[in-house]
Amino acid sequence: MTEPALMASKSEQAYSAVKARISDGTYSPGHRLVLARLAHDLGVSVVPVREAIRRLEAEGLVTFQRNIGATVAGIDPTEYLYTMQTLSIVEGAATALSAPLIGPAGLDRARAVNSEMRACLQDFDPVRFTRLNQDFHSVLFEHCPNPHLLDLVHRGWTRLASMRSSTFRFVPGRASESVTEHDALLDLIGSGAGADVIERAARLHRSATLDAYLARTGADNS
Amino acid sequence: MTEPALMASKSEQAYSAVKARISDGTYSPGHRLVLARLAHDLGVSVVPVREAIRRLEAEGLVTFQRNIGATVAGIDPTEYLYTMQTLSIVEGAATALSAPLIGPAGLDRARAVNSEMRACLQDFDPVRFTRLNQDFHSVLFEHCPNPHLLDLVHRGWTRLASMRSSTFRFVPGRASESVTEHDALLDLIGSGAGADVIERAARLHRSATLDAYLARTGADNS
DNA sequence: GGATATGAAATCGTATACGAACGTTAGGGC
DNA sequence: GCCCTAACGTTCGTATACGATTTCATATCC
Repeated sequence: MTEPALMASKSEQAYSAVKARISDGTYSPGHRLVLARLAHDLGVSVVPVREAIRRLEAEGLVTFQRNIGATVAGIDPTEYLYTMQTLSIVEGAATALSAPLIGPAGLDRARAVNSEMRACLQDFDPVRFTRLNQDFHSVLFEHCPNPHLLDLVHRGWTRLASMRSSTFRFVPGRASESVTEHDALLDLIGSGAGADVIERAARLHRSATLDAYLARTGADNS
Repeated sequence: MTEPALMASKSEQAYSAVKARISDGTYSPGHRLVLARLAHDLGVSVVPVREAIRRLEAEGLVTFQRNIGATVAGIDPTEYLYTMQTLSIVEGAATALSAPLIGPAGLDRARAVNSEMRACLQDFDPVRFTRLNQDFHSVLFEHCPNPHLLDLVHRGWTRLASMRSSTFRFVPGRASESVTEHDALLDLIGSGAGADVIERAARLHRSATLDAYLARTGADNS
């Protein structure tokens, strides 16, 4: 049996390729995405490319205007803030739902990942830190009973990642805060706290980074 | 200037048409959506139809399998429950964010709409009731500062509507509860309660209907 | 000189066509 | 009788082609 990954449709290829190029900054915000050019570059025709672009539009990674074309979505700071706020809400709820189902083994794994993250801080390895951060949330939400909610979390993540890659850098102070908050959250979950308390704590974590962001942009403007 | 509605692209037409037919029950869950047939029925070619179907897939209204085709998404009761739960979370947060910005005028308008809903209950007019319910939330979320969050609310709404239309009927008891809860929520907002209290209240409203749903399906099975 | 009309170039939107993948059914072998 | 295989029909996936729309540069008029 051939692997389904190799059998990916042209549309899927185009989607992944363009998404990757947006995420890694090859296509920076405002970059014009011309269907014919993309089709030529990717070695496919315009139809699958168009489908890919529309999907990316639905995810908020590109803006699309009828008869005009598509551009990589700009990073409106306000928009960024709203996305973070939304993510904090959804992630907080997902955490609260997942908490009672994690179990001691999962808790230990999450702690282990967080320890690695702490180590990354000293080695100053932002790429690895980001991947571990994703792993952490994977473990946390592994048993989340609500797949629909989880889907919203993932969408928020990819959107935020696409916004952050090009303009916002890795901020050691904020990352360090994250690790500390993660530990506190895990302790809270281990203590068998109620859903409300856990959700509040999970949200506060995100709010702290949001406040940090506001403080930073405020400092930039002064 | 011609109205943009008349200038809608074929793709948009197809999207609206299929969505409407799913919502009103013309295409019931499990119905096979054949691209060529739809294209013929709608008087367009398959390319825009395909795009419309993929958009509907992204919204969860249809399921799509590669090289197999699309079908109207089934109404897995569990899925329905998860969607409601997610909606309760998102709607609760949106309510909390909107509450401080509604103002006395908006509050009065919301109360007026809710009164109409109460009247509808006596006249037994489910269609009008549903529309007024949408109006109520429109007023409530009119000044919601987070458009991204609001988008999630709307997506949840349409998804729920598509699931409900075909199988779940209008339940007077639940509708009556809604109206009462709406009034309580508006009083709470008017009293200047904190965001946490309001969010909790808004969520409880949805939870009540969720419980009602569970009780009803439980009764059906016995 | 500035504003407006006009043309060409670029790009999108969609129809059509054909190849590929999947499900099904008929036929033959065990 | 059952299973395996092969041919068929159906439907999707994508390339290509062409019409529609927008944009930009140029020329013209006031």
